[in-house]
Amino acid sequence: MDTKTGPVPACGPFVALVGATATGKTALSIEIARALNCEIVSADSVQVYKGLDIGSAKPTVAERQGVPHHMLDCADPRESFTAARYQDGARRCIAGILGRGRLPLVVGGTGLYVHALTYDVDFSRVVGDEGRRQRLRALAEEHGPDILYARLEEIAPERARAVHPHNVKRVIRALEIAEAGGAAADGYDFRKPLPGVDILMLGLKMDRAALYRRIDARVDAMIKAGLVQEVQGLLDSGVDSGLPSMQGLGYKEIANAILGRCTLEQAIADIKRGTRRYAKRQETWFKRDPRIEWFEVSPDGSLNGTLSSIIDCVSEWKACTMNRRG
RNA sequence: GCCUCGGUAGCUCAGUUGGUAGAGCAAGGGACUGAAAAUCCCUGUGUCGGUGGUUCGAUUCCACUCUGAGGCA
Repeated sequence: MDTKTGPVPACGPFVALVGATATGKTALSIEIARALNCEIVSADSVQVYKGLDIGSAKPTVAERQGVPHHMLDCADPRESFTAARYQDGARRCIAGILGRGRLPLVVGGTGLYVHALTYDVDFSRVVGDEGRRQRLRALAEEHGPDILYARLEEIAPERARAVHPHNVKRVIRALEIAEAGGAAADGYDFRKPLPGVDILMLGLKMDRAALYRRIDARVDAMIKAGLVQEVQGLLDSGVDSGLPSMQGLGYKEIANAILGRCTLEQAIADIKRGTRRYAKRQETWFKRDPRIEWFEVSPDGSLNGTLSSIIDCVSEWKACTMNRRG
């Protein structure tokens, strides 16, 4: 579905708001959108799935307050979404928003998705082949992961050095690219700037201890809001617990409890721990991106001060960008 | 009041026949090309309850002391 008309070219300008989970991106983004006439493009690998609402902290229609949101509910949880599909869909959304004369505001914590929009990444060079992946995975399960890595070392030694032998998913993808031939693997630059696209990147950060308290409280709130029923409903409607959509935080753990693999209490503790670790990984991902301008959110999560300084920042950038273009 | 067993990393505990200590979990750091809320890699953070004593050297032995649990009165 994403290659029929060729890759969608990137365009801009747009603003991206990133940061770890539970820092308040969603609430803040809606305020910014209202103040600056934006439409929001979500960059979240779980919110793309229909029916994964509570656990993904997807903004409700009421919370969206009339601000158009894109890249939510665009996949069935029975199918597997990909970064390439995200890039394609989100680029179309950005083009559409600009066409309407409004400012696109990309909001989300999925680093790879943000990356796919803000750098010149071309996933289309080597299309993933599910059948071959399954064969390779089976090989790794039978003979151990080293057998795949040995093959990668043989045909693409420079790529092999960049991937850990035990990281089977990465080794398989690297093999896929390497086996597709030289052209696909050559000139690979994961951080190539997008020529001619102005992007303003804003990051939210919060004191670690405060963030962890917020995460714990949010998980409890999700349970109260009916996360267990949501997961039960997904399972009842034929969504297998092994699917990619069900590997999201909150979904795999609650499914485990429902399937009798652990107690609900244990599942809740696992979600909290998993989400804390996830937040840490997100910080690691975004920390190294020098383009991001960081804003500190107060430990109580109140956004007032942050909102006005961000709006100032965006307005200034807008004026600057228009000058340069006009 | 007496007896017994404990007090070592954030938690649960191991250990040193005397040479200042290590597991699990939690945590911290990092990587990142079509699964990315996924996947993977690295790391022990410590007044060994306190004060004295013996000793070249004490977390380890001794005394006292504080503290927790249990038992006997």
